[in-house]
Amino acid sequence: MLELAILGLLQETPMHGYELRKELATKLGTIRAAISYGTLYPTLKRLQTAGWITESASDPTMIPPMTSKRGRVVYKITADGKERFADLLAQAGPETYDDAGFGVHFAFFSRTDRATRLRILEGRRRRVEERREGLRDVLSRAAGRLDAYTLELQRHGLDAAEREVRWLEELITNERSGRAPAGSAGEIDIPVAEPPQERAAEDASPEPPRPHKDRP
Amino acid sequence: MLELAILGLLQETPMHGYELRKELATKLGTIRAAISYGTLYPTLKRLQTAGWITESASDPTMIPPMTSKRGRVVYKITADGKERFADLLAQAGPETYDDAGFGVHFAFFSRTDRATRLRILEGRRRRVEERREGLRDVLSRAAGRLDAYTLELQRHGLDAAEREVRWLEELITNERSGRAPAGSAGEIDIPVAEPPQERAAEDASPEPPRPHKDRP
DNA sequence: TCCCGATGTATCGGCCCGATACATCGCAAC
DNA sequence: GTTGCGATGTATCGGGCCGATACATCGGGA
Repeated sequence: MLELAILGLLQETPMHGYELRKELATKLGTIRAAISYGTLYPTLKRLQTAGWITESASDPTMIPPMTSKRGRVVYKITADGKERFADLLAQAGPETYDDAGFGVHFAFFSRTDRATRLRILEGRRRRVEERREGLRDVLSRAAGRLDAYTLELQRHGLDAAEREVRWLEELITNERSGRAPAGSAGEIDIPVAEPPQERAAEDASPEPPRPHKDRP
Repeated sequence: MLELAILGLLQETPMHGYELRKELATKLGTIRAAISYGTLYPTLKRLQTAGWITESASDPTMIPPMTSKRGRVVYKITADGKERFADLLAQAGPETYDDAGFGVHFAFFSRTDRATRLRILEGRRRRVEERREGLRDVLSRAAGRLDAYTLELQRHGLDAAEREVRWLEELITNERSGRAPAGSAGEIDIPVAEPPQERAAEDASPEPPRPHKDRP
């Protein structure tokens, strides 16, 4: 899963490890707080060995607001890496539907075609529904066997599952009907001009969504 | 974390691996769907080596509705194991406040003294609050840099974090004020007589709570 | 000047997972 | 009556990811 995330970020711009970790943290803030270096560096090595990314020492010319010129290593995605990224994005296995896997895939939905988005959304929904049913069963059938705290934990979990199913339902509806705006409450609707000119119409990058957000 | 859960379940009654896995799944259904055997058996071996549990071949006399008489191995907690369990329950490190750690601790709150419960609840609240603040920052400051899907993911995460903080707040309030009933909606209030007579007043086992459950 | 915090790269032991391989039992279909 | 399948049951292996740790450089404030 981390492989997909790294490839996705490096597709936007080359980076060194430290930067990558930060971007990962903000992009996947909901999924995992911050990726460990004990994970990041071995993974980078692995990707390099596989030929998906290349390593290049930082030359004098340094665009970002970075300092120093020591042993910084900048990673860059290769053509094979882009292919690999596209493959990983499109193919959805069982691990695509657990919390972490779904989160990473979702974070790159703007680079995913609509059919795949729907497939993943529906797979995730099924997964969460199963979990929800399991919790309902426990709460109705096994309630007497469990102490009050354990029951409260299940209730909270059930609530979260129900909520996520509703969220997914809306996202699916929006995907099917071409998309829907209704930004968060009375907030702005992205009036600023987006700077991106990195990737134009390379592969599959449809339109942005905008589910909803009830309650002010 | 798994160590704590196993010790906790074996404290109630001896079990074999398969059973343990099932109980784990229902008790911690919110946290992890089902523990892998690739985790369970090595962990059991580890606990055995440490002396917290002992292994005993299943004799002819088999109380549960189980069948067969093959190589089933029943695990039983030792006196040292009970001590270890009490230690793990009381001491709260940083890993106590992440999703998995908190869930396991919470599931055994009925065996935890009130001071520790409050400490853990407050530690978890702080943790989730930090996460919430991080997400708010991203959503206000870095909104323009992120695509619509990533933003939606953050919004959903923020919503979940806010909700959990409110939940924790209520639990904390209830703990402080001696406890509060108000069971889930119009449901029963445990009219059946509880069967437990395993552990009487051994260590710290206060009263049960009963937070709330708004909206139906 | 001296040290401290941010930046930056890297390894190690350990937990946990999914895949896989076996073996036994009860039962239903053929 | 046997064949085969699904539930029960124990166990290992490779690999991903984590936290702790170590080390090095740089800018700036005490």
